[in-house]
Amino acid sequence: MNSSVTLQMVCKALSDETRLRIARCLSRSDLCVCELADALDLPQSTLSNHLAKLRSLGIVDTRRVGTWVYYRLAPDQQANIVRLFETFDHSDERATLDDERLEKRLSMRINGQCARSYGQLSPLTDRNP
Amino acid sequence: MNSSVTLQMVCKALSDETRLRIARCLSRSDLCVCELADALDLPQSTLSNHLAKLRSLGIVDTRRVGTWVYYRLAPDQQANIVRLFETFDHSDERATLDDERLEKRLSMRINGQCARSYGQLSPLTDRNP
DNA sequence: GCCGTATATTCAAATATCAGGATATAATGA
DNA sequence: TCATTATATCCTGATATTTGAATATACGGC
Repeated sequence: MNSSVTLQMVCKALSDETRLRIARCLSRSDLCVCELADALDLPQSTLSNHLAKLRSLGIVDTRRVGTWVYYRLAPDQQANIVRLFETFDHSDERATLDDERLEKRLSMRINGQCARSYGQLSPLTDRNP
Repeated sequence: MNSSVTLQMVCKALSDETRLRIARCLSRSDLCVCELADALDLPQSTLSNHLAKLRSLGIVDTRRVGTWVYYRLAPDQQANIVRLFETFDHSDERATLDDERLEKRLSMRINGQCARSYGQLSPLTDRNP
């Protein structure tokens, strides 16, 4: 039923503020690492390290699209984790900033895919598959 | 609505195995420190330290009865925390042992109160108020 | 093959946490 | 008051975690 993700694993995953912010963003949308890095305003390696831990705990999983790797809440945990956010307080100033940056970043998507470097390429070239 | 106990605080509280075991026992019954120490088979100072942290996070509160201090899940958090245990896996061999020791310990209560040292006193003297 | 970009991993220093013995405090009864 | 008992606090070595720069890897395009 719960795929061996224990309460302790969930709590350990979300006891770190950065990972809690990650999970909160992922509860809104699947995201690639660079989108998360922009949303949380943290270095890529910091994000990648935390995402690796979340993945090893079974909280998130990934799908690769070209060079991008999209993270999402693991399907069998998503409902429970979303309910956590609904049950307990989690909104604060930092979360509001995360939301704003995330929304701005998501608005840069093209065809629903991350296109961070789009503006650096020759115009009208869609780098997404 | 949630009395300022944030999701991060709950997760931090329960990310430690000992505190998770404490919360699990408290979800069954209010308990004094010596009962918890017996149930979890840990030194009293270890319990007291973790209980202090749980209390500072607003997860538990206390009531004093003579020299005993009873801990319980904070009333405004109890339902949510119980639901956590229902939502996520938390039972393992250690939890089973905790249950057994806790039940044995609770059976030693007198008038519903802890009476650990009862057997060491002169017979038929009820030390509880 | 090479280059550029997104992501992962490695590593070290800083920091946080935990365990539990020793000790202090609080309450009760005599 | 003193003795006893339950609990709280203090302390420190051990351990775990976090951070982020440096580096490595994976992928696509050429």
